[in-house]
Order: sequence, then C-alpha cells, then structure tokens
Amino acid sequence: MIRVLLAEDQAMVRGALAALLTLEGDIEVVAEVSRGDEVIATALKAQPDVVLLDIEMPGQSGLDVLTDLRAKLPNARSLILTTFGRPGYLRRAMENGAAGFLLKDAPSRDLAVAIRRANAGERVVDPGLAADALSEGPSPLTDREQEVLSLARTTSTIAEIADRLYLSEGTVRNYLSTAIHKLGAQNRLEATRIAEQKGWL
Amino acid sequence: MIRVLLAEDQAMVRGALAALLTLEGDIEVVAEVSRGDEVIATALKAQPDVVLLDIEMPGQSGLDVLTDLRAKLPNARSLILTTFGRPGYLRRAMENGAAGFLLKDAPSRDLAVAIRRANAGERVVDPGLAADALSEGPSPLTDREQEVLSLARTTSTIAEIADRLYLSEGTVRNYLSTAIHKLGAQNRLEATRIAEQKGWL
DNA sequence: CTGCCCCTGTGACAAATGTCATCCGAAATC
DNA sequence: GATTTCGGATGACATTTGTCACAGGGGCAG
Repeated sequence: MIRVLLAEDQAMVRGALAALLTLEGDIEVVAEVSRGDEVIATALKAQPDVVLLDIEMPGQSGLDVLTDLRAKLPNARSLILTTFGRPGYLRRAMENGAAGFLLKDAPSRDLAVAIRRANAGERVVDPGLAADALSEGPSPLTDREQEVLSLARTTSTIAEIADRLYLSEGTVRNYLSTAIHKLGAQNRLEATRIAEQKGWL
Repeated sequence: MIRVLLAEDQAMVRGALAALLTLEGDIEVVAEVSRGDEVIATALKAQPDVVLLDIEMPGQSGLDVLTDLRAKLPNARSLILTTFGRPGYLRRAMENGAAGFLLKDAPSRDLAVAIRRANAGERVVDPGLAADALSEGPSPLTDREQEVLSLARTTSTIAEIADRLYLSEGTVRNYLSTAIHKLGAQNRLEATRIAEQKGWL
C-alpha cells in the first residue's frame, strides 16, 4: 500500500480526493491537513510515502513546504496539485525538490497514476507545462521589485506600500516603474496581473 | 436512486466529487459537464433530480444557469457548490431559484446530506452565510456603475473601459468616482476588491 | 582595484486618475 | 404636472502615478 498524506485547504475537495484515492486498491490516505504549516508535524507522525500538496493554503504555501519536507522527511516524495499552471510555480516546485506537478484540470484518473509513479521514484510533469516554464525563463524582477509588486496586489496606494516596507514613496515608485517596464505593462495593475499569471509573485 | 448532474470546471475536482458521491448508496452521478453553457443540453438528456453547480465556470456562470434550469427543467432541484461565500452570490442564487448553497470549505460528508435534502424539497443554506447576506443588503451600485467597475477589474486604463462601453472617458471617471464613494474605497482598485468580495460584480 | 548591479533616495515633470459642479433628456414616481 | 433618478456628457481642478536623471553606498566578480 502506498501511504499518502493529503494537504488541501478546501474540505470538500480534500474529502472528495480522499474518496477518489480510496477507490484505488493500492493507495491509502493516512492523514489529511488543511493548512501548509501543519504538513511537517503530521507527516512526521504518519510517515507517508507520498505527500500531495496544494499550493494555495493558509499558513504556508505548498511550494515552501517542499523545502522543509526534503529536510525532515527525505524519503517522502512530494507531488504538487494546483489549479494554476504558472511557469514560475512549476520552476519553483522543481527547484524545491517536488517529484511531480499536476493540474486540477487534469483528468481525475491521472492522480493515482501520478502517485504510483512518484512513489516509484519517477518524476511526473506535464510536457507542455515544462516547455512553457523553460521558454519563459526565470523572473526578470529583482527581490525588491518582486516584493513591492507583490504588495501592490493587496495594497491600494503607494504610500501604504512605502509604509509597510519602510521605504520612501519615491523609492517605491521607482521599483514599480522598473517592474512595469520589465514586464512590458502600462500599469501597476497590468504588471501585477502579468507577474501573477507567470507565477513570479 | 437520486440522479445527479455534476457541473464543475476542474476535471480533477469533478472526478473526485463523482467518486465521493458514488460511495453513497442512494446517489448516482448520471452526467458530468465542465462548462456552464453545456448544463442545459446535458440536463435535458440525462434528466437529473439534482444539479450540482459550480459558480465560476467557462461559458456561463452557474448563477446564470439557474434561471434557464428553472425554465427548462422545472422539476430538477439545483444546488450551488462554490469556493466563495460572498453575500451577493448567495442572494442571487436564491433569487434565481437555487435549492441550496454549499461552500467547498464545508466537510465533504455534508454534500450527500445536502443533495438528499434538496431532493426532498428542502432548502439548504448555511445559517451564518444567510445572516451575512441579509445584513449586507443588496448592492448599492447602479447597473452602469456595476458594469464599469466590473470591467475595471480586467482592464488597465480608463481609456480602454470607455472604448469597450462606447462612453466618454469623463463619464467612466464619474461612474468610477461614485462607485468608489458608495463602497467607501479610496481607489478603483480597492473598490473592485470590495465589490468582488461581496459578490456584487 | 574596478566595474557592475542592487538598494535607496531626491527632485522634476508628464500623464492618468479622482472629485466636483453643472448640464441635458428620458423614464419613473409622487 | 412636478420631482426624483438614471444614463450620459463637459470642464476645471487637485491628487496620484509613472518616468527620468541622477547620486551615494554596499557587495561581489573579474
């Protein structure tokens, strides 16, 4: 039996995935968590073979959990399961040691297949997505630019962004300006959309 | 057997929900669709007792499908299953004749229960959500304001919005200004966020 | 040691955005 | 019939954003 830990924040989806996997004879869901920051502790107890990770979760992103997993449970293989096929997500997942990357758009029967392959030591990645990630290249933004742009998503005015980061307004305007330019956008709004869509935030 | 039609755009989630329901002895998934605009045609063939509808779907929103369902399949009961517990969504769902409103955050065992109750002619709504929807009141925006604000989410400049709606830039600025004021926002950005969060767009 | 890049900041300027007063015509309400 | 409400528009104005040039300091690679 392949022991699986399920990390997904939406209870309904989590339960449904568990049902789906339970129908497979060789797979057993040994634990479930709804938050990213509960994965490690639960995994240490449940000792899963494969960890199925959503990316968008409260507490900690699935992408960040990967790093800790590799350190604390080097024998567990991890599989990212996400809504968004953003090139930057895939890139970071692979850099952080994921065994595979699956989209929620994929047919549900692919899930069990991916889990078996991950458990067998293979890597599971959609070829089209991989090509996208490679052709896009890495993010052109510097750390600070990324940080400012990321805050710009949820913060309405430049003054507020400056406050949060202890920067002058002028500096924030400069970072936004270069970010807008690098992304080929016309706006801070368009810039955040582009960066978000590519998984650079 | 309760005959269920599943309308959900993410294939993995759709398949998982089907697995979940299949484990129930008295429920049968008779059809599945991934797009809002395929619901009616499929429902006419499959004649389901209950239609499980996601809101965010390509083609047509689940909220809009409700109206057509009531007209073309008056005997089918419909159940909204969505990620977002926005008061405006719930309000519109109920006004359009939904039998129930479920969140994907709810425990997965609630789903079968809700389906059975809907099938029995009951209405299924989270009491907390209902209270929110009632206390929020309806949207304060006029049709035009809502339309302009909605476009402002995906369009970066006022000039573009004006183009799409065949309005002058000044008019668009006026609508945005009143919308910003009505929502207590400082910005077009903040205004779109507030309106979106309440389900008014 | 010398570039080079990043972080931070200032000042000036242009363009976009938000606000306000005011206007018109049509439809609905009183 | 009078009043209100809405869609649509204009013009003037203040504020916010975006752009650009420039400058100092720190770190790192050659």
